[in-house]
Amino acid sequence: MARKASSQPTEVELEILNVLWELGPSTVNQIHEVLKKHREPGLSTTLKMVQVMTEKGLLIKDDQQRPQIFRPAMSQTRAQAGLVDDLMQRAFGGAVDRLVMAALESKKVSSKDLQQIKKLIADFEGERK
Amino acid sequence: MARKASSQPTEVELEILNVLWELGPSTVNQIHEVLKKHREPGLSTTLKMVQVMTEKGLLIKDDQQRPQIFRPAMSQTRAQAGLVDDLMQRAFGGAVDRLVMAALESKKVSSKDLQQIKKLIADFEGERK
DNA sequence: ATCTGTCAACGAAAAAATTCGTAAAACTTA
DNA sequence: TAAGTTTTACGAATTTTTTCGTTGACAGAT
Repeated sequence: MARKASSQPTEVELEILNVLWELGPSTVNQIHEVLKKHREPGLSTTLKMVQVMTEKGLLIKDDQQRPQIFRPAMSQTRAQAGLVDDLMQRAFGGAVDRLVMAALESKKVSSKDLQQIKKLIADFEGERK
Repeated sequence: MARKASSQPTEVELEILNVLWELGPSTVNQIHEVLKKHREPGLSTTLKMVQVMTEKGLLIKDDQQRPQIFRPAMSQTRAQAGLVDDLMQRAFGGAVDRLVMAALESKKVSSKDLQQIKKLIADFEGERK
């Protein structure tokens, strides 16, 4: 029954995690309604994904409730950290600074974003002390 | 013959791209030798991946040479930018600052890295003007 | 209790990514 | 040129991810 937990969530899995982080614990139907905004999966497809993710340990099922309620097994922050770290290893040989540089190169970075990032770094350095 | 170019390189594809960015244009054998350091794929597996990547347009084949020489169709910088941007969209709703924050949270970030990143940002702001 | 619509489980098909076996083709060299 | 080695092509098997159809369980209304 238990399925191998892959190191990182797949494309669709991440989509579902995003929904749950946004909505909080939800039913399959609630998840499905959100997914339909961008794609048109069958309800049984959404259900199956949720079941698979539960087997993998990505989601936790509350079977007391009816309909069943699902919630992410890990926090958004922790999952995001894992994803970034994974990409850092696979595409940047583990070099944080090069990853950050690539992020900054993105056309969509505004001056405001830069200010915000500088502030984050300052705060971050503060915490370190 | 032409195959659909996926938006981002897959796991193994990225591994091969990394080898080529490192070595420069190479034969299948040269690629294979490097891959063997971390895994033990058959030669035909490596060859097949290279062929598929060529069909997808990820690699360019020089058929004049024998053995054939392969090189990446896009620069490392450009590919990295694509990967980061993709992750930014899928996991951070497009917010650069939150992605950078997640990168900084990584346990492996040293004070030296932080200095380096601040410098990058400063340089980056300079170029903007 | 029966009907009706929602919810859940299940198996399986389809699609995508990765792996490999085999044999033909090209090259080496004896 | 013939034997031996490397390179290439090809088809197919495997694995993982995503999708779906079908059936049975359940809850509320009649």
